[in-house]
Amino acid sequence: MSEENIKLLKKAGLKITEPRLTILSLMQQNQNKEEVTHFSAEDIYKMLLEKGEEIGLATVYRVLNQFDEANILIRHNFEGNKSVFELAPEEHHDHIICVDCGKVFEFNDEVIEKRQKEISAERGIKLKTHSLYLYGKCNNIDTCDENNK
Amino acid sequence: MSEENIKLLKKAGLKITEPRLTILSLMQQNQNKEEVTHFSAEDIYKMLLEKGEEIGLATVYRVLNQFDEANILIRHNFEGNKSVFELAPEEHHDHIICVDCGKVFEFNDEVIEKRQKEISAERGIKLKTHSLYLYGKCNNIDTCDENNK
DNA sequence: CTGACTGCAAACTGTTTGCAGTAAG
DNA sequence: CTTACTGCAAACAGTTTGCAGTCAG
Repeated sequence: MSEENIKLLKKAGLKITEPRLTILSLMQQNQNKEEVTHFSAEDIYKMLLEKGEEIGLATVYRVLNQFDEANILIRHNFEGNKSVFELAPEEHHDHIICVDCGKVFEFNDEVIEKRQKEISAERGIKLKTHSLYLYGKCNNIDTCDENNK
Repeated sequence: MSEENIKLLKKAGLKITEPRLTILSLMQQNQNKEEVTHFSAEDIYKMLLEKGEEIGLATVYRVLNQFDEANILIRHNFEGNKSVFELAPEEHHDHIICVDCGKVFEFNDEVIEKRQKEISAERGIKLKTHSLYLYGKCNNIDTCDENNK
């Protein structure tokens, strides 16, 4: 699997370095595992520390920015001040964020996607990207149940 | 009109002070005038300075936060790091932001609103709010024409 | 009067940058 | 070799907070 990551970095014109490979595989690990898949720079930095990796916070930021530009991952600005990142998915999706427990759900809706294009076109705007975040309270039993009564 | 603003503040449990009235009317002035209606704290602070008002930046932030909590205005996190504020509109609307000139367009679409509710309901999530931002290139002749060729 | 409010400066958080050393190609 | 990359510390931007004085109710 590391082979593919090396290809990814090369395609982005980036040298193959340990921090980049480490961060990349770290984000891939939690994929497809019902795990959290959205991380802040700080999150990633801490995970690296726990693994005993010697990677500076500045490097984490630099790598994340490079990955963002190379479309290897996507930057989100949920409510709050900091950016969170997720691996660029095969297919676009939008997000539902639980305001109580912070859990992130994903969805993709054809109807909404279509309307967005129509609305932009009507106004003569060339749609580049969009961000749609729904904020609500989920029914996570552990953390959110009280709030749903 | 100041009468109504006083009512607004009272309803929010806030004392009637000059900074609050000034900031409130400042944001109202540019409304319904094809003018920019989305301001950062810094924007507002500068406009106040230009008017010769003696209001500290910290106060601007405090007032904006109080107004946000009182639903007098709405905070947005467009791309980038800072918050921008607009007066809470009568009817909800979403935004299109031009990535070249920064102009903000507003729209409201029943189809999208409806789908959002359905999607949340399907997942057992109580939808509180949402943010939908479309980013694209507008056809503003002054600043954006080159980019649309 | 009294607590809410204000301005100022200092503190904080998230992020970027300058620099000198290190390593990939 | 040469240039991109890294870690560190310092710098930054946006925002919040502690404090002493002021003002609305």
